Amino acid sequence: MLGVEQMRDLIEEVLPVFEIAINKVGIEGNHWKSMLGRSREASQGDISLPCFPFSKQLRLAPDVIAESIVEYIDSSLPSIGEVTASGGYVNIRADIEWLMDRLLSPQEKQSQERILIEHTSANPNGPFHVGRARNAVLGDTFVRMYRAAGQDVTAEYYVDDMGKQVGILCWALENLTIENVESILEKANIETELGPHGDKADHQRVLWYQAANALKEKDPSVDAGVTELIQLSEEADPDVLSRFESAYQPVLDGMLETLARMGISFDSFTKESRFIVDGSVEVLMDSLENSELHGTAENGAHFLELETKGVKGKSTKFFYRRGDGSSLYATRDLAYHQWKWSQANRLLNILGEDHKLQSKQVGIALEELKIKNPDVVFYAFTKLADGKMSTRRGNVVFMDDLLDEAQGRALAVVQEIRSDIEEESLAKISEAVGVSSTRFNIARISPEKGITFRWEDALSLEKDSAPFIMYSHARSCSISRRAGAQLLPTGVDMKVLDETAIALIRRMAKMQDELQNAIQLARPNLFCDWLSGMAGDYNRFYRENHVVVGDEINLQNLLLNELARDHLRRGCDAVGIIPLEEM
RNA sequence: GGGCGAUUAGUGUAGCUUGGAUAUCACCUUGGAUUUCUAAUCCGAGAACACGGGUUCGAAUCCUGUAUCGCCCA
Repeated sequence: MLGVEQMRDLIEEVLPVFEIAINKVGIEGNHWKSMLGRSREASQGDISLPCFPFSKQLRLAPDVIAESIVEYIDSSLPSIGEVTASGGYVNIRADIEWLMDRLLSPQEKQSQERILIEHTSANPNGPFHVGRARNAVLGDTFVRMYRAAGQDVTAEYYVDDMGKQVGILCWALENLTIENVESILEKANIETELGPHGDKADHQRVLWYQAANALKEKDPSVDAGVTELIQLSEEADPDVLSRFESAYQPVLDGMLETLARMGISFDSFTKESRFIVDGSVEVLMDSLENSELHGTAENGAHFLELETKGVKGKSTKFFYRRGDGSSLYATRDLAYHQWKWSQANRLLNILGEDHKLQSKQVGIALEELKIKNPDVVFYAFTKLADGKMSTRRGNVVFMDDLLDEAQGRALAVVQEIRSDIEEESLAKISEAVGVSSTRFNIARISPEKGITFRWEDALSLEKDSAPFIMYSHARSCSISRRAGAQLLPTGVDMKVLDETAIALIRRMAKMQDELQNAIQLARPNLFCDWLSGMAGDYNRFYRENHVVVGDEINLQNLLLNELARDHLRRGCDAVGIIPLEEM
């Protein structure tokens, strides 16, 4: 059950009627068609047409024009509820019965696109931390929103299984004892005490990674050892790649466990080394030499000169092949994109803003190779109040600990409200509330805005957050249980609908429009807004309209309750909030 | 030094692509309702578009300059 974009359809239905009225009034051209859109002022109508631009042509005041357009509009269309003129606008309200009909008979939408969304793709060098969470939450929210819109989505994780981070980790595990690690980290002033998740490999092994980084500063032999490993990995040396894998795989598994706790999972994993092994990187490097942008540096390295392509600054060269003939990270990224296009007909990458330049360079190189560019969503960093997070320096908040804390705080709240409830459901509810709140607090912020991590904000259970929505959903479930199985009516009686019911119907009708809008603008926060508003509208409806009155069941209210329950549940699914049926 | 992005009540935020009505939702301060089918509720009041210039009948929204913050390049 997916539903349709009702407001978009309403505009389409109404367009011909407007055309007639507009002609009669004497307005020329078609410009007005693009101005007919969703009302900014929801209290006035669902869609509206501003008449200010016509006043010059017609030499009349906008409100006069609006009024005469309204005169000529044939409001007998079933979709039109009300047409009014106000303050120079023509406002149309959708007909409630029309909206209800469509809510009750949603049409399946066929998915035409296969979209591959690559997100998170964090280096497997330590536990998943809060700085990386934004990528995962945004990425997974996109995955969920596209699925809610009926599309065929693959969630993809690019595993950086070679190169520096993994090289250091591998070197450390092969060359340092636990005593080495502890003494190095103590001197470097990095915490060595393992927390409650100390049994996980990601938490254990990150100490080795940090120790090797600290040691590297003083001991040049570390660099030599690591560099040798990296070089071999870039030649796709099977022995080294397999040692690397032994080093990082348990760490990656630990990270994925954390992500799974947040409701985030992946459909496919692709290793960077794959593109060296299969030779595709080599082929790409050869064909880049035919590019007009191609150049060779003194040391024999190959690059593309991007100055003419709008890359500014001191370094306009995009190096894709070293002097010794080997490839670079970015080169493998090109091969990766080529491969991704074989898996889907749309690509979406979720990247931190620090990757903007790199992404642009890769984009130009892809163009040179006649490979389409992916769509990219950039997000600003999450930083700690005292600076950027860094796994290397040990300046991090681990996601495992944040989720524990979130669960703990949720538990305190739930215990206070529900003293009647048994331990087991208490734990389940608080975990769901903790995870949902953490996600929602990230998803509801516009991606390009920087976030400063503060415990109070991250764990806020205030009204403008997930629990408010979850509780609304649980409430609708409770009422549904109370009412029991009933034969629901197939429509509503307008005469007994109050304002809160009408607002609720309007809100539900806009779900798919809001979802599409959020997807198209790449702003999940817009859909989060709709969902918060939906919960609020449901609560107002609930206060005014009882379903169970004594022994009687009000079937119309039950129908609306059931619709609201369904919309809340689907909305929650689409943003990664867990829709509990009881809390 | 150059490039990109951000700046909205005491706080956190929405709206900005496509200029238009009373600038969103909360926290907060404050007044009230109801105690139900789950009160993690509902209704009301208070307070904001960084600063300057431009385009326009009309600018939070577009252009431009300045300041501050973040990211990147060197």
